[in-house]
Amino acid sequence: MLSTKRPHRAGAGGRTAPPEQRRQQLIEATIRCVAKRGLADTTIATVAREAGLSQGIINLHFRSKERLLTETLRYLADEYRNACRTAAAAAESSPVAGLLAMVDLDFRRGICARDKLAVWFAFWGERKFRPTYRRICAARDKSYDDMVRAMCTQLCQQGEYPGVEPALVADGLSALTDGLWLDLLVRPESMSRELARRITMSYLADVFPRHIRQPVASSGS
Amino acid sequence: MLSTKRPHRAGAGGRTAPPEQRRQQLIEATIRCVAKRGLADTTIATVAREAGLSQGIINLHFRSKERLLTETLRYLADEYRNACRTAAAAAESSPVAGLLAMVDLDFRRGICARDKLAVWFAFWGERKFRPTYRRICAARDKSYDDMVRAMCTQLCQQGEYPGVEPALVADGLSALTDGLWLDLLVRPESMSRELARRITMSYLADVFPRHIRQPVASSGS
Amino acid sequence: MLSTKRPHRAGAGGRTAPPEQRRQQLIEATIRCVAKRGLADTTIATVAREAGLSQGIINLHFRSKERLLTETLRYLADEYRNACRTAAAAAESSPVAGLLAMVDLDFRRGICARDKLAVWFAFWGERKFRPTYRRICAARDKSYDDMVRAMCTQLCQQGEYPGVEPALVADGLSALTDGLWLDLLVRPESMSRELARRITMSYLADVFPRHIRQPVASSGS
Amino acid sequence: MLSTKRPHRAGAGGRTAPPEQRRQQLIEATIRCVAKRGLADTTIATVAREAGLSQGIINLHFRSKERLLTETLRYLADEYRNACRTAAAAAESSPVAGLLAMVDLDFRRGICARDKLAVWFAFWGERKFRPTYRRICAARDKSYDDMVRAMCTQLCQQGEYPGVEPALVADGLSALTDGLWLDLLVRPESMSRELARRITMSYLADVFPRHIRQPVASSGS
DNA sequence: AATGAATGAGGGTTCATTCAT
DNA sequence: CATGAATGAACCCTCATTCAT
Repeated sequence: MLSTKRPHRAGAGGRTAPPEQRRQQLIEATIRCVAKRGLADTTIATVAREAGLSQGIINLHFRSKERLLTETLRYLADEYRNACRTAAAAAESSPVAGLLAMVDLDFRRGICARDKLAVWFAFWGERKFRPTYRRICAARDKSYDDMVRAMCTQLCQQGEYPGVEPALVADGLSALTDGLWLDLLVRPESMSRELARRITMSYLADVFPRHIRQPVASSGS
Repeated sequence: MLSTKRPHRAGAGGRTAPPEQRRQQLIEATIRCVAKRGLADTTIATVAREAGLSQGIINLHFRSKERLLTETLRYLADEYRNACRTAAAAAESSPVAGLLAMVDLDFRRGICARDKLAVWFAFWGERKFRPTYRRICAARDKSYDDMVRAMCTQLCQQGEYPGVEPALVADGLSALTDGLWLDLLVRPESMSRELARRITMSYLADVFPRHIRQPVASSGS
Repeated sequence: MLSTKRPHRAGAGGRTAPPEQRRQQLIEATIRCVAKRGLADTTIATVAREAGLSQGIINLHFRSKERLLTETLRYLADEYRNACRTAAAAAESSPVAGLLAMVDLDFRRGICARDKLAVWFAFWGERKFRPTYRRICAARDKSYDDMVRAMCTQLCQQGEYPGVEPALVADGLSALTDGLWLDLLVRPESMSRELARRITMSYLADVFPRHIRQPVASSGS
Repeated sequence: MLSTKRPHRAGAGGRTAPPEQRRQQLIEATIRCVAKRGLADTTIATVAREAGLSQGIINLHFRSKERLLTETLRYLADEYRNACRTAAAAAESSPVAGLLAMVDLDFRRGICARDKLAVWFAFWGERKFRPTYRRICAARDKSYDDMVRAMCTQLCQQGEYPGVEPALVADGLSALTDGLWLDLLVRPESMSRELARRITMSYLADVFPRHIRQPVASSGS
């Protein structure tokens, strides 16, 4: 009709918000929701409630629940890859600095927050069966692998580690990190980010003793 | 719920089998089903079809879908723990033999069959949110941890590895193994049981060089 | 129960009505449905169809079938108790007027409509076994009993009925009414509201001859 | 095969019993079961368990659950009608003796046992909707009505109750009895067989004062 | 005659999706 | 853009019935 349309009231929580902001808000609600109840118990209704919005909002902004989940996964993957890029910058000064930056990144608060880990593993459980998840995860993995492999290769090319196969080390480091993330998620009482970092550094020190020194226990142990 | 339930022509009263055998058959069908389609798409109907039986069979032998899943998880956990026990036997001759047996076990065909890995990770994704899953997984983990920790401690007690903290090594080994299992599941094109074993042995060789020798590449790489 | 639930083409997003109106509509559909087919054959599907709506509507507005039934029973009980209140008003002028008002009420078209009787007895059959039903029915009964007992007591207190025990009369009247309702329901060919009223009045006239006169047959018999 | 068939071991609880005895045993189990859990929660399994026999037994001896229920109802109806016959014998000496015998019967322990009342009302709730139930109940009712009506008619024919319509009294007595049964079932705390009998006798004394005397309170009240 | 494993139709419930407002 | 009532497919579960033993 001809009636004067009300202008959008901007601002969070308002009736109306810029689409991009709403999407972000919903993705964050999804992360909290999955972390709190698991993927199986995450419904459109619980996410909407978590976001303080109405049911219909999700199909409005994402076209389906599936898309919301996909976008959430992609958000985490992008975040991780962006963080990788700063490690890559460190690697330009030296491969060792790059490795240390990677380890730092992997156990930094923002990246391996419990909520995010929960989401990662929720998706990992389904990843084998959903091509879209698989693609996003594979891309993330590749960023990591390429980078770490390059660093290890460079370190080895300096000739001081004749017996070390860079690919093996990279795979090992990757697996170790994944395993430690899992521990952080499911056994928080016996694993901490600090401990995880020490274990990782210890591994690298074993492999590259001439470049990386064994860590010492921060407090007790 | 109240209803007297209309009579209807019912089933043909099928073949009969000992209950215990049926339960086993259904657990195996569940493993195949979860491995094939993921936990989210595993329904009572798909499991029954996989087993070649009717829908009702599951509620007959397990009391609910939830119980079927729980029993399936418990089955895998028990299988693993039983395998651990043979490794424990090996450990009696020497801690090194025990560690080698554990590594062998973890990447043996029967234990880390793709189907079973898929089921493990499907459950791991939910483990945080289901107390029953958590309990079963925790018991399995404890079996592993206790054993590996004991072996590492013994090795270190012989005094040859002054800088090594057994607990750290055990945690690292555990995490590494988990991470490699994950790779075996989600990236089968770049990870094999053989490669996983080499990576693990390489880790142990780094930590306990006086007892364990670096593996050599089986073929190329 | 775990499943992410496959997406599917869903409903046409039907007409909208105020929730309270929908609830009322569904309760009425339930009454018709129970009256038509009995409690045992009343399913969520039949009620929804009777209301001209979809299956899901019931779990949307009531949380379960059980709740729908409970609310339906409560609706009838409330209706009856409200009607009682008008009889109570009549009783203020005189206990006889109150008794007559109660009899009138009990066999008035709106209260003892066949549909409603059918529902009453359907629930009465289950009342012993469902605490919630029991509570609602007991509250309704109490309203009735308290009122009738008070009226009879007042009548007797005037001293003209030395041999009459008010409590006994009240219990008898209550039982008689229940029995007549039952007849109205299951033997409509030989019992009518009119006849039931005459039988009841005849009973009261026997007990309180000085206040209530024997009715005369309206037509033949 | 040719093997010597074991002879039937007779006796209750045995592996084998005369069919008629099994049927009786199952009907009794049904009564207990319905009384304990209501018709809605009475399943073939619960009845069989109550009887201490296996699931299949019911479809073996009755052809369906529906038949079991029908036979149970018929059993109760027959029992009642047989009891009526002894009242009929009493009526031969005098109609008053007959009426007293009927009242006695209706509130005798064996007839209005709580279990049986529960079953009666469970079926009454469904009676409108199941032709078979209706037929059985109607036959039982007719036995009662015919008899009571005849007695009242005879009493009135003696000319001492000019204002009394026998049919009305019979209907009233029938309704009162039904209503008291209902009270006995659902409000056992405030209704007893003794009280019910007094209320009924009081009713008859009001109607036929020249033949039946007002009862006096047995104990208190 | 008796058992109990097996069947499968039907019930209640959940929840992604649609759409009138 | 936003809401939330409405839909209906699919799920888990129950239970009368069948039949091999």
